[in-house]
Amino acid sequence: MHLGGHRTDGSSRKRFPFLSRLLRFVFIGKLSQVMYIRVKKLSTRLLNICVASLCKAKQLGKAEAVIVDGVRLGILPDVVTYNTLIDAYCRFVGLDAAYSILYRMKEAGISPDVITYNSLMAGATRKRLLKQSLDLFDYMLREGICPDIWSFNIRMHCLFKLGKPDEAYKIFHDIINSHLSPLPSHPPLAATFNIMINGLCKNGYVDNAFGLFRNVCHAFVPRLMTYNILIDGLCKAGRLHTARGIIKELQESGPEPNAITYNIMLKFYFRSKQYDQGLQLMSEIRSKGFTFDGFAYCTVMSALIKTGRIKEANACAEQMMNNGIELDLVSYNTLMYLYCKECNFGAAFKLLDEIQKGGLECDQYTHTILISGLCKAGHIVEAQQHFNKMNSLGFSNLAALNCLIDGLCKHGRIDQAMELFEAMEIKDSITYTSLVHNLCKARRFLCASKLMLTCFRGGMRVLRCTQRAVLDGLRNSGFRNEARKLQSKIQLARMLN
DNA sequence: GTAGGGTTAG
Repeated sequence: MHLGGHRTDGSSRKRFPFLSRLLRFVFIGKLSQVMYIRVKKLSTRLLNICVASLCKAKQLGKAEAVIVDGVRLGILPDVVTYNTLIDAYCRFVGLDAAYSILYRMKEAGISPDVITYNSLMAGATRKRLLKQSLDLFDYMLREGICPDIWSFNIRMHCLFKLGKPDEAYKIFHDIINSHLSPLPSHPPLAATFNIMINGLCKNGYVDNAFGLFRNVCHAFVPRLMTYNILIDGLCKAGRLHTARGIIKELQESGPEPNAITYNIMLKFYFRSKQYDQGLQLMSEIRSKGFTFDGFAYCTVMSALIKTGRIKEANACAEQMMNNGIELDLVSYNTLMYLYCKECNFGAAFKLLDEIQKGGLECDQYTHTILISGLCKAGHIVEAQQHFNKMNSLGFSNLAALNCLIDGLCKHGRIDQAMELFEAMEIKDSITYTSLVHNLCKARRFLCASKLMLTCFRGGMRVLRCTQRAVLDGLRNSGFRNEARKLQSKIQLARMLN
């Protein structure tokens, strides 16, 4: 049974006899033939279905052309037409483009509604323009438009992304309390729970997320998305055992998994070093008729690279490219990672050009992966050169600096690394761990000890094995007293942290 | 309109 909402399949086809023919032409891209069957016959409703299908296929230019033709034939777009277009521009182009549609919409005398603003807020949240998203909410209120449950859902999501779980929780509380019968099986309310569970996971409250999942389970059968969110959250928090349990529950009595579930599960297997199960799942996915998408290829490739299975990773990369997967920046960055790991810097630098030729802009990941690769291979000068280039492009990145620090240390330039360290404004526990460890290797234990204490004072930690390296080093090289002092300071820092 | 992929220390 289907109550409310709209669908573009059979039910519409019965009401509009030539719709299926129309849509077929739209989908195969023969727009001239669409024109041929006379758009004149279209009502605004049909125009909207047409615009929606083109938008879904990312054919925004064609969607606009259809609207223009519609106007010429006397079919005027309405608020739904513009909302569809605004949503698509938010997804595939950018927020500024969406705002220009909003402007044209107002010029055409059509007032935006709550759905218009929800699309803009969701678009801003997706593109991490979080303040803008919150401002849009306030602006909507000032315009006298009443927010609906989706507006609150999006606001919650935005607050979680901003790292404000307390404020997000307040909204969640309000939404739940505003419903007389808080059964989360109602679609937008199910989304509220999903956003809450996801937000809790992403903000480090996996236990609370798990608790909420268990508590609301009795009120509704968890949908696939809920499972996906929770499994992913548990995996990322290192709670592999609990994740395993949920996967089992899903396999035994849950909904049929989709490509996203499989990708999360693949990541789970590779993360928990169950490579054989991972590879087995890969063939299972294929046998079920799923084809690998860019997400799956990147997950598998990076797992293979990390575990040193370069040959298999290469085969995977080739398959991805042969299968016509449209490469986005993440795929390119994964390829960059592969070329760097196999020390094929010719291909790596060539890839930089390719990315730009493909109309994409390298980001901080691209540059950092290259710098890391150059450092590990001992090409410190080239790494520094690329670091300077990256800086001049406006990417300042702690991860890249950490790579340089480590690279300098490992290739006998520990004093240069210390100089760089002194000049750094921001340092994290990786910076300290790397330096302290390398100082130990160079048997400069007193210096390492001093640095480690600075790290503790800054509220950061270094790995246990690094702590032990410093303590053992001090003891074994005759600094027993210093070792004792350091030990008590470490204990104090542990208590304070 | 809410879920999945890419970088750094050991």
